[in-house]
Parts: sequence; structure tokens; C-alpha cells
Amino acid sequence: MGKDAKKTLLVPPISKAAPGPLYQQIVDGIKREVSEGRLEPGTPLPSFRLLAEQLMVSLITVKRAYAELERDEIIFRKQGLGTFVSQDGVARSRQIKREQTEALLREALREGYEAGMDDKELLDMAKRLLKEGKE
Amino acid sequence: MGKDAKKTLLVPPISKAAPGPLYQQIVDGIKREVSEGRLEPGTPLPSFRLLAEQLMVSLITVKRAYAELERDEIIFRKQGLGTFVSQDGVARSRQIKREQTEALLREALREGYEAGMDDKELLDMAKRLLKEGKE
DNA sequence: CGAGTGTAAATATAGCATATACACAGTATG
DNA sequence: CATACTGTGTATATGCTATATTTACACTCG
Repeated sequence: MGKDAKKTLLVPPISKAAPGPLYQQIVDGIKREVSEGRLEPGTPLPSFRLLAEQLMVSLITVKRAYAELERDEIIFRKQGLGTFVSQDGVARSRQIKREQTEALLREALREGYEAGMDDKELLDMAKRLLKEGKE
Repeated sequence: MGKDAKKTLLVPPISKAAPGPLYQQIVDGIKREVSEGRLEPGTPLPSFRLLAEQLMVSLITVKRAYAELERDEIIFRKQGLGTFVSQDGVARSRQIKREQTEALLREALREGYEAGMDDKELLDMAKRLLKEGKE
């Protein structure tokens, strides 16, 4: 009966209300999919139009997201063919996320110091959050 | 000899190149000064014009920054009088920074997980950054 | 009233997002 | 084999919103 079966979205949903620009949300979502192995190297990504329709955004928004992912060498594009996950996309993606982790940790620790917290308090908070994340 | 002595700036320098809007940089700078005790409750803050001149930004940028600080009840303003650090400004500021610390830690840990790191790796990275910060 | 303060309105500028039209690659078909 | 077709990515012109500037106004105290 037509196009009711939505198939599992190849990318997570995004929202204008969420923090950060739409194209960045798409970038983050795809980086996560690649990093966690749900999008393997060589796999074709959804076309601009399909992804734009699924996420209810415009073409150029998807284009901008893919452009940034290509700049990071996580994907590559071929005119008239499509967009694909690059061979070392998983390693690239994980490396970027690792650097981002360190940057965020630095920020968090600095903010904690400025709040008057000491090393132990900060580590305890981190441990608590790690446990909470497991539930 | 006039106004050559710049006096120690009551707020840290800002830059259009730095990440985030100018008014946010001012907000963060003042929150830090208050949080770390260099701006005590009751202390008058620089006037809109003075601060705007020192930081080389426009009046409304300072106004917006002060407005956000007043919303957080860290400072209060009096028409025709000036702007001052509120009585519980230090506690307010530290509480906000503490919440921000937790939010940043959550983000960092999630990003680390997506990069394939485990709990121990994350905690070790945090400990390493804590030591680096001490040098 | 004068010199200080904060307040408000009208006006650029930049990033983000949209819609529309264009160019390239593979494939079906007469 | 030439051609049209349907898919892909590409490029241009347009609108919107947050950020920041300029300029003029209103309040407080001496």
C-alpha cells in the first residue's frame, strides 16, 4: 500500500529546538553511527533528497553536513553516484570524538575549579555520572 | 597626568575571534571574577560606558551581558546609580558553575563512550588533565 | 542644571536555512 | 548506438534570526 514502511532511519532525528544548528546535528549523528559501527566503510549514505525529506530539512542543510564530514575525511562524494563512508572513516570519527572528549573534559575541570571544587570532588562527580550512565 | 593608568581591568579581555558571542564572553568573565572572590558582594561594577570602552564593544553588548547576569541574580542594577554584585552573588555564581561542570562532564563522558573508550580510560584521561592543570 | 548612571529604538552584519534551477553518472529503450 | 530518463551531487538567489553598532532618551545625585 505504498510508502508507509519508514524503514529504520539511517540517521537519528533532529530538531530545530535542539541546541546547535541543524547541519551540526546531522554531522554529529552520522559521526556517532560511523563511530559505533552501524555505518561501515563503503556503505552508501542516504542521498541528499532522501535524507532531507526524512529529516524534514532542506537540501543545502544536508549538503552542508556532508561537506563537513567530507572535510574530516569520514565520507567521500562522487558526482552523480552518491556519498559513501570512507575506508578509515571509523578511525577518523573515533579520533575526532576522542579529541572532543579531551576538550570537553578540560572545559569541565576548569569550570569545576572556578566553582571552588577540588580534584577529589571532580573525580567523584565523574564516577557518579559514569555509574548513572549505566542504568 | 590624567587617565593613562589603565588600572587592572575588572574583567578579562574578550575577542571577536574567540568562540561564542561577545556578550557571553563578558558574562563568563564576570561570573569567574565573582566566583573566585575578586569581585565581592556590594562591589560596584564598571559602568556600561567604561566597560564598553575598555573592551572596545558597544553599549548594548555590555547591557545584554549585565542583563543575563541580573537574570541569574548575580548582580543587580539601579537606574541612574550603577550596577553591583548581589549579596549571594558568589553562591549563585558557584552553583551555576557547578551545574555547568556536571553538564560538561556528561557531554565529555558520552563523547568518550562513542569514541570507544571505557570507564577506566575516561577516568585516567581526567586524572591526567588534572595533573597537567597543576603545572 | 550638570555629570554621572542605566534605558530604549532604529539600523547593519553574519550565520543558518529555504526554494529553485542546474550539471553529472548510470541505465533503460527505441 | 543514440537518446531520454531517473537517479545523484552542485550552485544561485532569497529570507530569517541572533548579534552587534549607533544614536537618542530617562533616571539619580550633588
